[in-house]
Amino acid sequence: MKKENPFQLRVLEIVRAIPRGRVLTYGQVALLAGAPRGARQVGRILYATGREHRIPWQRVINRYGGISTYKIGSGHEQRALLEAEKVEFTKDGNVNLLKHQWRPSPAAMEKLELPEEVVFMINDRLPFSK
DNA sequence: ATCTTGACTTGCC
DNA sequence: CGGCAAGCCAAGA
Repeated sequence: MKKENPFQLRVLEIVRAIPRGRVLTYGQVALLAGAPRGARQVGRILYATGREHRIPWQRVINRYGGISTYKIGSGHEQRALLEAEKVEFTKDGNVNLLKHQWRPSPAAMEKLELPEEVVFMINDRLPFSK
């Protein structure tokens, strides 16, 4: 990516902060980055810059706890990377978000300057499950 | 300037 | 639940 705008940098910063064995959805990353409807942008940003910034791009999945990267050919790699850090998958290939979703600690919130309300939102709204 | 295209999400049947 | 349409919005053409 040629020019990196503030939103992109912010997204990368947040994804980089996701600990091993934890995941976040595209929508949650967008929310934490200050763009409530920016889920698609998050995906696009990771597609464009994820691999070159030493970013744990595998820790970002979709709203259903599923892998969205099969369509671009990185699906199996993503799942393998997650399993290598002990993230469990259900029989139908999904991650239990209640169990594996990252909930930023107070220290992380301060370090990333995350507003309390948005963290409250991702911590409190129960993940969609089918 | 306009149109198309998605690593998405939500809501309505 | 499951499927599908509509919303979303920045990039690329």
